[in-house]
Amino acid sequence: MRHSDKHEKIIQAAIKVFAKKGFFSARISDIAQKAKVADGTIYLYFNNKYDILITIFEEEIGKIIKEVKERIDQEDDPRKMLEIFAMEHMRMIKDRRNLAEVLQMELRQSNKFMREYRNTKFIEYLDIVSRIIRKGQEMKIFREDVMPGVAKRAMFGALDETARLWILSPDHRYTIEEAAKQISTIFLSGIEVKPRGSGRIGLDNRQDFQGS
Amino acid sequence: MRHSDKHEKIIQAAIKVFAKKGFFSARISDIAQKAKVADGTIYLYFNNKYDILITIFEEEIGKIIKEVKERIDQEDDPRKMLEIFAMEHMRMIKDRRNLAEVLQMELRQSNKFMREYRNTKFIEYLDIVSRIIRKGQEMKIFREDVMPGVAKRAMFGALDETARLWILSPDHRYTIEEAAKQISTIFLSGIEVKPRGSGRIGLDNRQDFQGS
DNA sequence: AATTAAAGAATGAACGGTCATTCATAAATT
DNA sequence: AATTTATGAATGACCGTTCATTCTTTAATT
Repeated sequence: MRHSDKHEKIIQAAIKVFAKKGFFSARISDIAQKAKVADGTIYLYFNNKYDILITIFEEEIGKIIKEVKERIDQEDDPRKMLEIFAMEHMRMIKDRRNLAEVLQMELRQSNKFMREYRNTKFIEYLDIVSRIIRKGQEMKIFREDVMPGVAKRAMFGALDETARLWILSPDHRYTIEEAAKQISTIFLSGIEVKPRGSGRIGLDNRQDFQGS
Repeated sequence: MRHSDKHEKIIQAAIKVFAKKGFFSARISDIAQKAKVADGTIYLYFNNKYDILITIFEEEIGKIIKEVKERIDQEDDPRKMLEIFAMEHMRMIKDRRNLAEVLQMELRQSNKFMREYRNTKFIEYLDIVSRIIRKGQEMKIFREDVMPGVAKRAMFGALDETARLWILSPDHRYTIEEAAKQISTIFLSGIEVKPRGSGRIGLDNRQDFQGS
């Protein structure tokens, strides 16, 4: 019997069950049932329940990073790259909805119950964005004062939250592609070097930055 | 003995415990201990564990909405309003870190185990943003083609994700105020009507701008 | 090629620990 | 002393994990 056969079956079942019930409410027996496998069999392939979740993080995000990177590396223009990132992220969520739900929820939760685990894959994914922004800055296309470390989180957060609520509400006022386009448009014209000095917002900046 | 006394004590204890352990890993006895109350006492004030969480959602978000609205209503310029929203949101997270952690995590998770519960308070909070954007559009300050329903999620997501990661990482490369400023700047110059036709992004823009 | 033995996979009932919740009792308040 | 409020030990459901047993595949022997 092929080893990987059941491994994959269990992972796919777990993604569905976790997506539906959340990690804590999901029972091993649910996963076993969906994978058409005995409860005990799961422990031949995974150490425990957490281990299944971590494996999902590692293996599945890994695949996504690979896909997105390949797609982005075909481009040279940072503006296009950012737009493609937005679109690919949203498409991924649409096509792999269950996985997206698991990642969105448990990624946030995971710090609480898996203290030791540092999700390097997720960091790697975010860094796709900051690298694009730095490239744009080197090319003098994006403003210098944009902090890549902030912008990457902002960009990701904007996409992910929009997608999350899109998944939740049954009546979609917008398509996921429209949302991707809107967000990348806002961000791009938000970080591009302006033709004139219009980048400053005409407001009283009472709040001083403490940072350097 | 004042009724509200213990009610409040339990809520405040629960916020701390939920923040630290997450809803599922938190034990009632933990909350009781922190509130200096017997386990059973909690059930005199709340129906069950979920009920505590829901009460946190309702009461605490309610307070926040009130504060933010009051602060924003002092302004007329939608640009300033958006900037204030960003700053207030971030300040709130800094000042009420435990509450912020609970909201960030459990808000996402909650759909899974509390099927029936619709978080109207959260929707109300988001709508502060869409209302600002609509106002800006009416005043011809913000672009017409920006969808308020998308932009509000994007704005909130950008702020919240940035704040989330700021909470997680101990070494802050940026202050929370810097992040707020960065994000509101990006969004503002992203949605403002451009002084000239520089809103065009050099990509296939099927969606035309209707604004002047 | 048929038979037997050994190894590897899979099973699912049973175990055991963990809490959320209850409730008989006690303390405080009126 | 009646009533309200609080206590915390006891209850019992729940479910992750284990493991004795069965089934399947592979290898060895006749």
